[in-house]
Amino acid sequence: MSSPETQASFLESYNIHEFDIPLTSVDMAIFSIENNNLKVLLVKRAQFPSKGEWALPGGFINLKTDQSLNDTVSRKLEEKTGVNISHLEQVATYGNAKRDPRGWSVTIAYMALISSKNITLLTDESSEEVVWLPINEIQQEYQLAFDHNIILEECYQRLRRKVQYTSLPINLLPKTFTLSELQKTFELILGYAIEKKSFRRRLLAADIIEETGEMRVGSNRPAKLYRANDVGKEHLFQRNIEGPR
Amino acid sequence: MSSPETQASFLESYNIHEFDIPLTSVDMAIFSIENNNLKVLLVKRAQFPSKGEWALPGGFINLKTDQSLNDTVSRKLEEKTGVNISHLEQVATYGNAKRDPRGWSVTIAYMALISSKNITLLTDESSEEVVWLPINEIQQEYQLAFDHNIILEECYQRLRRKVQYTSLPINLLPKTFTLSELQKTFELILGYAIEKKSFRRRLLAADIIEETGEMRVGSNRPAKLYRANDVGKEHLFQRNIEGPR
DNA sequence: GGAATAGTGTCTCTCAGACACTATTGC
DNA sequence: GCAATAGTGTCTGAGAGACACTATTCC
Repeated sequence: MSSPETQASFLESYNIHEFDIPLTSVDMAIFSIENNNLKVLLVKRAQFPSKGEWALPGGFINLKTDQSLNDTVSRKLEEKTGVNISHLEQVATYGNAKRDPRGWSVTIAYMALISSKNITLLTDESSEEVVWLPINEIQQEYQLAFDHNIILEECYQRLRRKVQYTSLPINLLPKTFTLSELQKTFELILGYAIEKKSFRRRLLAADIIEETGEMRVGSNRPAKLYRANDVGKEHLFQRNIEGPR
Repeated sequence: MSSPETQASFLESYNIHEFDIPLTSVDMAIFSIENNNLKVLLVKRAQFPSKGEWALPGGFINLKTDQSLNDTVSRKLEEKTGVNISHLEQVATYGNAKRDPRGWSVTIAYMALISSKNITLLTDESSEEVVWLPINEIQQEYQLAFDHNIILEECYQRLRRKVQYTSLPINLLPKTFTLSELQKTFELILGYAIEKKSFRRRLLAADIIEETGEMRVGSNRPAKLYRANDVGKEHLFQRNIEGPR
């Protein structure tokens, strides 16, 4: 390449196709609660590479329509789930020469939480099947495409860790919920029971949820319904939940 | 593209140059302590775009020599500092159509901590000057190239937040250090004084540092020297440092 | 009344903050 | 002795865990 004297002339003579650059994509671990299980959305790949294998949903950036990575992720999320995202968070970026048979590739991994109601699953040309599977089942029995087992694991660990000091699980429930339902959700992710009184004290003292005035009428004593306020969906606590001593 | 029937034939006919893919780079915020200041390494760009502007060090992945993103970062780190990294952590990935005048670009940002001794600064063809500047000065007076002000800010916030519940600042000191020196380092990053007794109680109880047996002989009462043990460089505490009430 | 779930009272324990105190050096 | 820095003793307060208790529903 010559040595241009201004940025304008540099850009004019710049041709991206002269360079070797990696393939770049996004992938997502989308979590939801269903039947007292923490589930993750998987797609069966309809195209090469890894055609026919289960994988995390994701895909390439559309340089023409996407203005930012967030646009790419939102678009993909909408293609698969018909939108209902209450929390979206970038987790990590994976890049190396071997993870994709097409060559050097980079993928930016996101974790999304979606509330357990009103999910419609859609399919498109790149995935012939879309399913929700319990995280434990995937970990134990599924060989996902590319390095998606590793990516999923890291997203799951991030979720578990954040449950200890944030109010993130609120994003897995519908707009209104009871404290018992919320506690169940925390316990499901943490994998152990937490003490009822501590849990309620903590959540109520944080001033992040408020009573709706309504009650959930079930089979026994009715429970107060709450909703999250402005900061409720990602409040940071000063101390971790430690679990049973 | 046709519809190949096997992954092998798919790969054979696959040509990456048929697709529009973003430029992909890595950038680093390298932190160190010097003269009681938290400093960040900046380079003055020797080439277009943004020639002559200050920027975070970084660059493109070399698809031939780098096997992974970590290789890329380590290579860049070595080019600039001659290596001395005690902590390296991926912070976030930024990607959009506008951040680089060459077009859609993605950069993976890392934060590195290097211990305050034995730093040799090197220059290379892509940066004519390399300097350590106090973070506060950069924030207040420097317009960095691209979106590097934002990237640096996010790295700095990540560092500050982690100081509240990890032992990360150990990585900014030489192998051996006194508790007073360690406390100073915590305070420098947090921006406020912490209580001596609490600090020492916390660090000592965590069982992550051990006495070397040596003493630091200064101008007054000599202080015990400590070194970090295996987990010392990134221990997680259950409770945050909260600061003065 | 009994089963089931919601919700409370209250004790203990851990650990951070506060702050006054003692210890060891150089001058 | 004094100044300066290292290091301790000990109180308070916030908030987590434990666990027994009460409250309200359906049957």
